[in-house]
Parts: sequence; structure tokens; C-alpha cells
Amino acid sequence: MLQPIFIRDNRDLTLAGLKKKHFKDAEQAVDRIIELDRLRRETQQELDAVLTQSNAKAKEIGGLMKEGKKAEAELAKGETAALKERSKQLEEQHKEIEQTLLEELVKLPNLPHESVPEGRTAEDNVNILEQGAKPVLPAGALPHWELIKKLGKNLAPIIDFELGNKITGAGFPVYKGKAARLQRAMIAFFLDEAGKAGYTEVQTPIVVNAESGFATGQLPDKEGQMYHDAQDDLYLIPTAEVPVTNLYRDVIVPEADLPVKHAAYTPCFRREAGSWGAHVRGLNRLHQFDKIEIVQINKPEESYNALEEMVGHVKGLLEKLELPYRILRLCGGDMGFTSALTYDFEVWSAGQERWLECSSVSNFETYQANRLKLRFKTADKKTQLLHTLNGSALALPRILAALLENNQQADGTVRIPAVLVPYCGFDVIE
RNA sequence: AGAGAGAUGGCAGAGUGGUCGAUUGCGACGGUCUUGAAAACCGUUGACUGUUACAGGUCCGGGGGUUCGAAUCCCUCUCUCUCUGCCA
Repeated sequence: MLQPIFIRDNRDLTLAGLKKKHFKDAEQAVDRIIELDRLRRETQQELDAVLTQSNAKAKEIGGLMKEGKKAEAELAKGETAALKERSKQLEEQHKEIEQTLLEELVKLPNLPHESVPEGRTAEDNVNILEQGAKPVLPAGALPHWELIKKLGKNLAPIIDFELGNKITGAGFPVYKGKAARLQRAMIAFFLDEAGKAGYTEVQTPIVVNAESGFATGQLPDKEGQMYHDAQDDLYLIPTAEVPVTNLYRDVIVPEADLPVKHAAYTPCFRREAGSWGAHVRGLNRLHQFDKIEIVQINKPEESYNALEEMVGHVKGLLEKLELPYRILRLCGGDMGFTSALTYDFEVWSAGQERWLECSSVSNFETYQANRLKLRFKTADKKTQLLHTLNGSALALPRILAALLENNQQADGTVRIPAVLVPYCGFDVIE
């Protein structure tokens, strides 16, 4: 959430940023916020003045009572009625204005960093790096949803969508045998790599309350994308970003503890309402998937270095997995609501001859921190909002798809990259 | 799930209607002393809002109420602890 004080001091900057994100009716929204903020302060000042008077009166009466001057005290009491009524009125007004202001603020997305390219759709994202050679597949190579049917011997298919349909529904596959083992291996590998890079592992709940959803920006913006348990008003997390970042809700972090770096493995749940189509076969889009997330909390002046460090970490993972990938700097129109700068990683899926998004690394600057009330104390003892960042390192299903497809061999088996062999205990899936 | 107790500043822990934003202890920070450190002593030490800066205002789990005045009384919600039940 943007701060009203920033918006009022930087109206043109705000408008330019919103335009880059293709936010509709920005001028109207911004001016309404500025006006509401002015009203809020005006009402606050008037209310404060009334409260000052009534506080003084109450003290005066207290003094009189102590001295036993009952008659005078009673007289003074009579003078408080008008003040009381006025303060009640103003308080109500103030509360209402504040509520409206919050509702309006919540509608504004984060402002993009200056390096964010102009553009409206994924077509306009800027390819900043392409790394690794696309493999040349043997004759008869298949996309993963075909390939899995031929793998697993008596367990075939090793990834079973039909079984998932039976016990839950579409988008909830069942992994069997070496597919299950390979996923477990990747989880351990990714967590170990994060640990080596200084990220402290955490295990958090995977259902969260509405406050948590609000603080990281999923609510109210993405309400319909999360599974919701109405009975207890809890949400299944769409990403570990939500619980991990919320560990620091309402926290003033000692400067010496910065940067905070965490890694977490969790299942992720996404309703993906209305996004099913021809391109989402197999593992390409699921309602439940596993992901290792890295999260950083850092001082404003350090956060873009941290972002680069996170990008470097994800690059390292893909290179160790021997997967060709590219990095895109997302354009204003394609970025997330809460992000100031996002890099997407896409892995080459040779069986489909497509790029698949497998990681998204973002700096949210103070947008989440403002909602989280996540701050630190500067050397001159001022409290200041921190910056939050996160990235996938990595999301499993599309990595799994790429591993299966890219490593198909002429004999129909799949080779496992060397780095995972110690983790899974086999070097080929047949 | 049933019965009872509780929720106060970084922590511990006072405060049951009137200068209480809150006694005290610990911790932290600054200073004196010391070759240095410890000890001792002195001082400082919450957040939000607001102002050019003061001032002012709000916050004692959340919300509501009583009162001229609430950390203190009432209602309600949430959470925690103890006992009983159930249970991976």
C-alpha cells in the first residue's frame, strides 16, 4: 500500500507510475485520495482540539472533587455535554473518512521501478538473458504428459492425473515412484542450496488468516484466487511468501539483524479461476504444487542489491540442473499488483518447444512493509519502513516437466542431472 | 469440547475510577570511575498521528458501553494457561 503522505508530496510521480502499470482512472483515484487525506487531517485536528478541552475539563473536575468543592464540580460537569457530543460526532466522521481512505488506497498497485519497461502484455517483457543450449531431442520425443505414461514400469504413469481427478479434481496430480522421489529430492536440493546462500529455513502454517492475506497484498486483490475455508475464515496459501513475510508483521527489526533471509518449502494452492485452456496441459498449470520460496527483508538502500543476489541464486539453480533458461524483466502492464520490479525466469521445455515460467523474483519495496508495519530503527532513532523481496527457488512442476522432456534419451528413458542423483538415489527413470 | 484463570512497555511484573503513557526490576544505550573490563553510581530508553518546529491527540489483547473522567467498572470477541475429555 502506498502512503498518503507520499502520494500528496509526489502526485505527478504517482500518476506516471500508475500509468506505466496501466491503472485506469489514475488521476481521479489519486486526487480522491489526496482530498480524503486532507479531510482526514482536518477532522483529526478539530477532534484533537475538542478532546484537549474536554481533557482539561475532566482534570478540573477531578481537582475540585479532591478539594471537596462538590457544587462547583457539578457546575463544571454541566459544561461538558456539548463537548462530548461534538467529539462523538467528529470521531464518527473521522473513522468513516479513514475507512474510505483505506479502501481507496488498497485499490492502488505499487509503483514500478524506473527500470521497468513500458508495455501492456507479456509480449512487451524484455528478455535480458538467455542461457544454456536447447537440447536436440531424439526422434519420437514427447511432451511430458505423454512421456509419463511410458515411465514407471508397473507404476505407470508415474504422474497420474486421472487418479488426482478421482480423489480431488483436475489440477491435483498424483506423483508415484521415482516421480515422487524426484520431487522430494528437488525439495531437499533447493533447501540445501538456499541454506548455503545464507537463507534460514522455516516451516510455517500453510493456511493463513485474512490479516496475513491482506498484509502481503493477496487480499483484497486476489480474493478469488485462493481457496477459502469459510467455517474458520482461513485461506490456503498461494505461495510461502504469505506466511513467511507475515512472520514479520508488526515487527521493528533491529538494524543488526538485517538483512533477514528465509527459505521455505510449502505446497501452494491456486484456484486459477478461468485460466484453463489448451496451453495448460499436464504439469503446466496446477491447483496444488510444491515450491521453495526465498524471502528477504532489507534496508531500502540495499534492496536492489538483494534483488540481484536473488536473481543470481536462481540462475545458479537452473545451471546446476543443466536446464536452458531465460530471464525477462516484466513490463509495467504484466507485473504483479504489489511489485516494483519483477524478473521472471522461464525454463525451456523441449518436448513442448515452449518457455515455461518457473520463478518470479520481485522487490516490493515498502508496499508490503507498509501494510505489515514492518520497520527498522535508523541510527538517528527514526523508525522507517523496510523493503520486502521474494522469489521462487524454485517451483517444482514446470522444472519437473522440463527435466523429463529435455533429458529424454533415444531408448525412451530419462536421464537425471548429476546434481540431483545424490538426493534421489537413481540416475535414470525408465 | 467442558470447567476455571488470565492478556499491561524488549522481558519480568505492579497498578481496581482522577495529573498513569503508566511504580519497580532486568535488559539495552550514554556518561562518571578504570590502563582496559567488571562492579558501583548518574542519566536515557514504546508506537502511531500531527506541526516548519513546539504544542496537541490516540494507544494498557480487539470491538462496544457506563462516567465529567477508565489500564482500572460492564458487555462482547479473540487468544493464552491449568484441569478434564479426545487425538497424529
